[in-house]
Amino acid sequence: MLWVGYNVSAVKQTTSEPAGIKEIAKSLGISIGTVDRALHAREGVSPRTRAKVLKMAEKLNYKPNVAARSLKLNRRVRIAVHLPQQIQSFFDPLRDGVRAAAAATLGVTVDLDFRTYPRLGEGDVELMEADVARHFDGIILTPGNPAAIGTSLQRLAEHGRAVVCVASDAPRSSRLACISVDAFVSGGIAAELLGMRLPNGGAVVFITGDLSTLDHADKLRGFASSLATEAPQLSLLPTIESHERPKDAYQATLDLLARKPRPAGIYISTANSLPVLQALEQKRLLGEIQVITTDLFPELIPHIESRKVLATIYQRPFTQGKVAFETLIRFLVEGVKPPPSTKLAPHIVLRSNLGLFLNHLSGPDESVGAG
Amino acid sequence: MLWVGYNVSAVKQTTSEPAGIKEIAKSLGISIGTVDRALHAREGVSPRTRAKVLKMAEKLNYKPNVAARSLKLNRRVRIAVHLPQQIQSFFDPLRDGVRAAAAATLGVTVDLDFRTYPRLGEGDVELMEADVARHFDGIILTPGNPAAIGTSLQRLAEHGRAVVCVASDAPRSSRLACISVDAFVSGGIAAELLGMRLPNGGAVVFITGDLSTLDHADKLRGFASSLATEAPQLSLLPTIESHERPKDAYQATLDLLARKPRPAGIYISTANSLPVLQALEQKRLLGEIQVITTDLFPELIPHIESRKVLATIYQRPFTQGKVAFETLIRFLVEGVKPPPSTKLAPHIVLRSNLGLFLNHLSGPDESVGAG
DNA sequence: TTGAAAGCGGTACCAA
DNA sequence: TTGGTACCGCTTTCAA
Repeated sequence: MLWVGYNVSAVKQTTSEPAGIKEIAKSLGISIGTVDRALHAREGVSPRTRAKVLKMAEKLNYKPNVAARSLKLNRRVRIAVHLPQQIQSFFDPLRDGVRAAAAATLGVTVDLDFRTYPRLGEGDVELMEADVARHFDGIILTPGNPAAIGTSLQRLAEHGRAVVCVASDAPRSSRLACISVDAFVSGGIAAELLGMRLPNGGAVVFITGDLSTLDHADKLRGFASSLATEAPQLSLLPTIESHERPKDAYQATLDLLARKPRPAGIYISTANSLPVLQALEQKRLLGEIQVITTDLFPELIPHIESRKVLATIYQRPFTQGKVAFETLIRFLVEGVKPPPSTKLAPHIVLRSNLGLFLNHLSGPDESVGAG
Repeated sequence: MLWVGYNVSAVKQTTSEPAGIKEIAKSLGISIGTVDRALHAREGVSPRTRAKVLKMAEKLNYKPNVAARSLKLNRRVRIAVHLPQQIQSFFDPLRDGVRAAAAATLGVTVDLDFRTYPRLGEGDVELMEADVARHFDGIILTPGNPAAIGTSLQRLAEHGRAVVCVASDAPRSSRLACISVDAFVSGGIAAELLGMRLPNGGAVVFITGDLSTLDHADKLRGFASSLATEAPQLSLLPTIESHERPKDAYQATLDLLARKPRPAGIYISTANSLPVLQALEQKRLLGEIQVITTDLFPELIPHIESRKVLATIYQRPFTQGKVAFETLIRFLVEGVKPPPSTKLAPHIVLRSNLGLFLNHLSGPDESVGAG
């Protein structure tokens, strides 16, 4: 802390000029070749020399120059991105986030290889198996069914590939890291908002894709848990699984509305909310029943604007893609080990802040994505 | 779009083996120096040669090697960061965001120079004036009083420095960009939440620092505007200005509570919310009256956990710092002109998602900051 | 207007 | 076990 003048202070951030391999060599009176060998624990260096070099590197604040390294090694970092064709409103901006982060990368040539399979849990394993032989250093993917994909992930790891999961996790697999929205919290938010809006009680229902997907199960846990504490006046009806099929979701909703008690609130935990809204509209219950949806896409906008949908929980796909890429590239280039799991905070989109998220739907935009 | 197999598709990002400057030179029988000059439109190349080179570059799919470029240029960017000592709960994480983004920067050596002055509008101009002579390429700062700081900004611009405003704007100044939370929307969110919680109507009050600060005025506009449309059952009492003085805020709240009608809801639009909460507590009205606060700091946590505070509108200082840095470095290194104003979406912090934001208070954490 | 060549900071190979 | 050096692709200076 360096004080300048009377009440004006300054803090200098940089510890010191980051040194290079050359400075280390000179200050020890040895050659840069030896320094290189010592730093990388290659064979042919005496332990004493190695120790000296490491200490000096520390002292001089040595920082390898990634540009020089990747130039010499002519290293192009190849990153594969395996994502489903389906749910474009979510995965397209996620891809944009990856692209944007890659474009902002200096000093390393990045090759992105986007690969697509039909839908979560359908074709993903096949694609991975087919691609094990391809040349890439790391991969970003969304595991559909963790159980089914586990062996493939294992194989990738054995082949030395760094795996970053995005949007959903494959726990206890050999993945390097996972970037996702906190699903438990997402469910909790939905419950809290419904509780706020339904002070006089009633029944609520949880509609999801498939409870075998970790993300969906976590949302249910968060929803139920938060209902119990934040909104004890609300009771939870049996969960509906649509298996991400619009027709199933539509029919299941009609069935639901025919039964008693009719729910006072609905939380749809996947992007597959339109069929549910259609069923509600058909039964003239849209606006009557409080609805919380997930994610944001053009068809949802008028429903939020007209207050037929109370809120949507936005999972920030662009940011997820961006962070996933940044995490992976840092590991590949600098060897920085990321935290095993990075949980983003979902955005609660209401009518009043809806506008902030709309420009994002058409193209990549840092303003919402990064924040 | 290249289709592989039956229902497994692939998109390859790279078209073919990208050529370098050397290949272009050889295939045209000229020197690499000329090729470089042509590609970058530098002076001293005949238009004919330039055209030839550009065509060949296109044909051979020329892609510059970013590693070689950044190695040769060995860029060193100096960035000054001028922020107040005050309101540490906000500006410390903002600094952390800048640091984190700088640490993640590849291929460029970044020198950060953190400079501190006592408080917004007090010592900021002096510090800038004192630092005009220092050597730096760009600066990140929070303009306190835009009017007072205008001339200094002008001078900085004339000296060729890129200025990025963060947290608050200095409109019509020569700043390059501004990163801030959308204040109008923040106010709108507060109104919408209060409307959700107070369906039976009542009066609400807006407590702020100083309406001459653009940010505060915008929040009021957003609050009033959203009340009218989202919560017409609520009426708006006269605004209270605390001028960021805790004692004033405390006394003004006591006065408010003594008057009729007593407000059913309060929105505090600055971080200076504790005195208000204390006054409420003293009058045994905490929990009775719905309160929305701004920002997040340790003392606020128990109030949210105990539901005495309905929600807080978190302005994401870490992310603001991160985005400000990313914006500035992109401009300095790649010459990319940013949008003049980037509005981040504030986070709505409720009881159910509070936990996600807490780790952030102690130290830098990408998980919330980047998302 | 153009060519030739020196280096940026590492890595890797060959000689000592 | 070490030192010396060529080279990765590009930018830039100096000479032609």
